[in-house]
Amino acid sequence: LRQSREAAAETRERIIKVAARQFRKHGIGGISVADVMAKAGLTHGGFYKHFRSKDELAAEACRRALAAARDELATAAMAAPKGRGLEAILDIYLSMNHRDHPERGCIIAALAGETARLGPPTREAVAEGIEALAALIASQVDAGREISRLQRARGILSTMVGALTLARNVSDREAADAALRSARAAALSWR
Amino acid sequence: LRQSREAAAETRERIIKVAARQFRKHGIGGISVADVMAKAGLTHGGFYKHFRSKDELAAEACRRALAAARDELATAAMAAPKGRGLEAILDIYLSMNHRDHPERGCIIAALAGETARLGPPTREAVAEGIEALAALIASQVDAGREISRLQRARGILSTMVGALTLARNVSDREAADAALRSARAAALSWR
DNA sequence: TGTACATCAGTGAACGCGCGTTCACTGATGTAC
DNA sequence: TGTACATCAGTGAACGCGCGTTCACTGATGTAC
Repeated sequence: LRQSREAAAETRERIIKVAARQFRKHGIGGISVADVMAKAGLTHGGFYKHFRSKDELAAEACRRALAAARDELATAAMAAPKGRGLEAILDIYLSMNHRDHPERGCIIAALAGETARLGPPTREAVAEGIEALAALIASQVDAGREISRLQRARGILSTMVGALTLARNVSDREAADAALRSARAAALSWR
Repeated sequence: LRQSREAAAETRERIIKVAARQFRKHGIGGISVADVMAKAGLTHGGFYKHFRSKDELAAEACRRALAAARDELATAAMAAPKGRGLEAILDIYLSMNHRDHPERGCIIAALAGETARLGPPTREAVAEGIEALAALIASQVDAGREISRLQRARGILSTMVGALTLARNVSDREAADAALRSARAAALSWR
């Protein structure tokens, strides 16, 4: 049954949103096209009316997830008291909530190993997302030091992504919390 | 044809070694048991004479890869001039060579997203490897500051893992080099 | 030390299963007159 | 505004394929006497 153009566009959005979430939760290889479609309330056959391949969906989902992450962090940084933007970003990114819910979190920490092995469209989407995040952090970093703001921002972003990765891979909850706290202190000292 | 106990043990080692490499290169889900066995010069049927499942091999391969990484970095740190151990570690870990050859490098950066979703044996192997790496770094960090050596070591390890992850996910080679250099400076400043 | 038997590492065919993708079909939506 | 036709979003069966795992078999190795 044909849907209106508007309804079809909404469906496409819904598929991307579901995919972004499920990919982060199970890995791109860990969830099937049929599963994504079912979670979006559809049957699998219609998938190819919206995307040329699963890879194309992966690229789109990465793009979407990264833009959402940037927006969330940017909003938090704006809302923070002057000079406290980085704290606001770190409070969200290095939170236990973020560690425990990869499906709603940063796709770099959740899928970076996998995306590095995927095709150019996905890689480009991730690369652009990383640059955007680095730029956001650079805007929250003190000016006028010997090392450029963007360079320091890259170091901070590395620490953020790595800390979340480690926190999700240590079994001991204590050690995971420690990893997040240590990274927070490290990132702030580098501001 | 039955092999001698000694030969069989060597075969098992060879399978683990090949798997550790291929898993890092293609992801655990990205390479089949048959492919691993073929690369080890065997047919796939004999796999289950050595391992109960692919998951068991994954855990073993992670353990092996992490131990090798720790040994390599520890050796470099020992060989470095006094007080320069961390530089030696970072020179290896944050090198372009490491970025370009995940198959011979740190399994955390290559597979962390995936291992976080695997079963307890693999997770434990990774968790132990992380702790061992953190301990090694802690031994190369200045004593007697307000934040404990292990905490600082965790921050440094986060930065290392994150920087390698980012460097492998930005398309622009320039940006990748910058990520590694920035992380190096950040990690050293935190020593 | 020699012999008879049990063990088991390795082979290659086969298994069931889930995957990404294709296809014929349906019928509401969009368009041309 | 109404009508006839083309379009195409969504359905569900089917496709070929590769996967992890199992199995009957082989014959050299290990063991018991």
